[in-house]
Amino acid sequence: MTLPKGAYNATQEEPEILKYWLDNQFFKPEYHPEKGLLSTEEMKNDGRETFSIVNPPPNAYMRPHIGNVSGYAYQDVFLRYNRLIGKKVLGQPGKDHAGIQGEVVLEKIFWENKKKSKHDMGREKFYKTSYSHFEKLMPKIMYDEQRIGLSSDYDRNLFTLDPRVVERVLGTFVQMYKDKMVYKGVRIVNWDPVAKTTLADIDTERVERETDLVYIKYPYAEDPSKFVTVATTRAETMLGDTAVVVDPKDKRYKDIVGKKLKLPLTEREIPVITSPRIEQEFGTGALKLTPSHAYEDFVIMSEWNSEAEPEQQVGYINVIDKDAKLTGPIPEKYKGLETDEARKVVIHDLQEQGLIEKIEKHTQNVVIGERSKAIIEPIMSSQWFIDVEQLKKPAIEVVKKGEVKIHPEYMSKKYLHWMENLHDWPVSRSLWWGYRIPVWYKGELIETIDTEGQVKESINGIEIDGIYDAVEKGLAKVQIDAPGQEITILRHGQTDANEKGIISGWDDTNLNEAGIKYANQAVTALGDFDVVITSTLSRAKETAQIIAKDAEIIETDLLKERNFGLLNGLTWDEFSEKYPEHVKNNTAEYQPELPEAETIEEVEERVDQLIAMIKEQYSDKKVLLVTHTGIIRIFKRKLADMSAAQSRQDDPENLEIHKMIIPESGWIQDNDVFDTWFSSGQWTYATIGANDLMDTFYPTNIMETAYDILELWVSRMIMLSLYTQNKIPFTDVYLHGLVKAPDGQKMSKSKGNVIAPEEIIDQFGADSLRLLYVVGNKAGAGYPVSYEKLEGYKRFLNKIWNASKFVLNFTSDYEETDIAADLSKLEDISTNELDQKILTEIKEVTDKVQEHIEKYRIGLGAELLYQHMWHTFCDEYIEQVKPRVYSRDQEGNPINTSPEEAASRKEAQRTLIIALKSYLILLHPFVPFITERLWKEVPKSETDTETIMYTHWPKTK
RNA sequence: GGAUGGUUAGCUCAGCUGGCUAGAGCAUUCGCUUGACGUGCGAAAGGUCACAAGUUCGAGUCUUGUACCAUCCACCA
Repeated sequence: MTLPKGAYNATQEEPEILKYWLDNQFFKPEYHPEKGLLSTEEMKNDGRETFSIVNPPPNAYMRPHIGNVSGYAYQDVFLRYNRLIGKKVLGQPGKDHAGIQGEVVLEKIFWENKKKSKHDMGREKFYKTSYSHFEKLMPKIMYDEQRIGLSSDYDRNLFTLDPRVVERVLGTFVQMYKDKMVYKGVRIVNWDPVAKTTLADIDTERVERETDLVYIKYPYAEDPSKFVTVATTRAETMLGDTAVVVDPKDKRYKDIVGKKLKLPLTEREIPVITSPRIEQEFGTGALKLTPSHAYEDFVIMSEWNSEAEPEQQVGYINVIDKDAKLTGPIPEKYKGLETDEARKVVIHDLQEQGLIEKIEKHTQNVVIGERSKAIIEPIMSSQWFIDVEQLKKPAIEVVKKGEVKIHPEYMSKKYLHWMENLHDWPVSRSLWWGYRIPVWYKGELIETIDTEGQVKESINGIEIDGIYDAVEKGLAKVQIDAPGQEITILRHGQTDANEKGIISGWDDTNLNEAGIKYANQAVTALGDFDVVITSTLSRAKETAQIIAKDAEIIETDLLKERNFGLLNGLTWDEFSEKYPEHVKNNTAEYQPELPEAETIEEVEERVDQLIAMIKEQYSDKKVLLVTHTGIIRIFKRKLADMSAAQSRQDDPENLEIHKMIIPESGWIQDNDVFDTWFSSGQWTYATIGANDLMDTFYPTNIMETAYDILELWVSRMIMLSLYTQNKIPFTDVYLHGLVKAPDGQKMSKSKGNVIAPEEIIDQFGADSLRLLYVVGNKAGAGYPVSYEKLEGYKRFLNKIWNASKFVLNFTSDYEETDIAADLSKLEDISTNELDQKILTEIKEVTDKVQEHIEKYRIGLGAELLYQHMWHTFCDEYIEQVKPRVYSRDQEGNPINTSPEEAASRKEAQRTLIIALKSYLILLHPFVPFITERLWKEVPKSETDTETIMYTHWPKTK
């Protein structure tokens, strides 16, 4: 017994235990309790049942707050419990690029640090700088996950913009295109006429301003003496009106519904239609419908059209262009006027015709650009949509049939309601940070408004009608890679030098055994090529010869590497200084023969020549290049832009195989990126797939996340997994509530009431924090942070600690190993009545806790354990058992020495040990740190493992 | 306006398929305690489970309605 005296010190013990787990790779599914660490292949084939959870990826732009990490506590309960019942378990962690929020945060950072906007930086630079910024933050966020005890396999951690993930996400879009599920449709966007860009809602803000509410008379077409009066703050948009809308229940307008009105100042006639969205009380109860320049109007139009007969449908007419000037099918005198000016002119003209009934003052919220402060013009723009009809039906079915179960159950009502009302999904976003849409145009895609006020797209002056038309005309391609020729580049075979991170391009010796093996592996991994281009150096040449088989081999000096510092961007002198060992041992004798080192620019030029050569001579061939690391770097720099798919790296045998595209000139990629949920929705199979574990761990078991993204995220994962994999992504959804601030308020950065996990962990320990998340809380319900409760849980940990100390103190002379946590035959443990009583209760508790966890009532399971261990085991049993286990009385004389007493003492000791071990195991999913720490001290049976993580759940049958 | 929850002790919340003489933590009051633990132990006090009606042998638990609160979504022409 080596437990230190005094109280349990969580903050000191926990980091050491975490290190112990990580060092021993216990979090990997490859860890096997008897055989140790298996290879991935062996793990896939071993017989253990599987269990997997994909951790919802936290935003990678900031450290999580105490609420953000709460989910990991629940996920970890499931992970650890399933390990204890003998399954092989995968927790799949990841980090999210966070689309819009990410871009906003990055823009802010770059602006503060460098006074540069993203436009100053340019798209490519912005993307790359952002990427490295995120990469730097990710390990810190990962540590936050580990510190709370989340036992996921961090070696398999993935970033959402990891090329392997990107490839899968974009591939889904390409597949949808082939299945005719994507289309371009018009949609209202926030257009900032000053910044000349589309803004996401989050990039806008609202300001109050006083404006005129103008009441305009629209005469009846049949009888100009009668009219309908509409109220508007944007009089000039009347030129784009396509209907007047009233409440269907409004008696005032009963007679005019379905008839036509004459639209003043124009020659057009517009119908009167109805919508339940209209409020009779506002204005005159009649709304002028301008679907092209008001979001609500657009929605009303869509709803009306989805119900109405074809001849009754209403359209939209765009009358404002991207300079906020009037355009479209309107009288000449208004064309080109800016909106503010146009409003005055329009009101003036209407007044002259006697069509203004009155003008009232009205306070209105206008939307302005957050940065430019310009008034946002809602305009029509062509956006990408996904037809959800085919997606939603199976996703509704699986929940209705219970193939995917949602906990708490009532949340499935929310899910079904959302799904049944789901409309086509607009997936494009005008951002730079994210997955750029894999559509390529032969020239710039121009959006214009034609004389009818309709949005039109053209490429190179040729009008296109949607993506399928554009592809047919040869003006667009939908594919992951840029149009061009794919080439494969393989690093030539050598193994000795690169361990130091150094290339050995000048090393002109022949292939060694490892090199030959490497080349042979490459043969199988790569397949056949038409042409293999290699440098004249013998190693590369030899590798190429083995791989080439029947292919034509081209040797060229262009591929030779003559800049030794390329890898690290060093000059020869810097290189020699940095790697003296390498220069001395490996290259000294060859150095005199080497041509002078080149500058990087010179090498780049040779790479350019090489690319030109391939284009010219082998453009229709399958080309493989065998070359050196430094040259590969140059290729990457030249060919891999932000379309991550182009720098894909595929390493089946730890070979360095790079697939790159030599782009065909003239193709321009679509400017937009995907809605974050389009990629997040694929996170389950994108991650498991990128780690090549689909056969073993898919579908996953539990998706544990916050209830507020059930509709946004969970629904998309279900739809997209069914579509791409033909499988559900998970069988169960567990939704936890949101952690609120101590005062019951929602925690948010803007309120300044966020609490960092460290703040709590330093004070109370991660185990206490986990108990706060779990004990007595039910799925879906929020709860405030309570320092009183944290204090209580800290005391509970201390209780566990001290009870263990008692057991260990008075059982140190118990030497037998019949002390497995096996409650199946209690009479084998003890015949004593008290012992039987506590053991029976522990047995019942074991079954109950198990049932609670398996039925997703983990709050009840934790609470039961807390109560029972403390108030039954500690307060009652230990007090009662004391006289039986003491070996000396108050004066120090030996007691409990008679044969009966000794036997009873032994039974008591065995009971104490088995009871304690059972509690530790049951508690482990909830408080992993302290239970692991105590497990180290506890006497073991033959079946016990060194770590508590992989020991056996107490046997009760 | 739509959807979904909540309303149980002074506070924060549990209560799974109806059996409850309604629980926990914290707070309150009284007492005890020196060989696991004062981060302890024992006990007390505290609730017509929002309100109303219904189903049932039996309702905190099921049904309907009302009131208030919360969250999400949609919007303010």
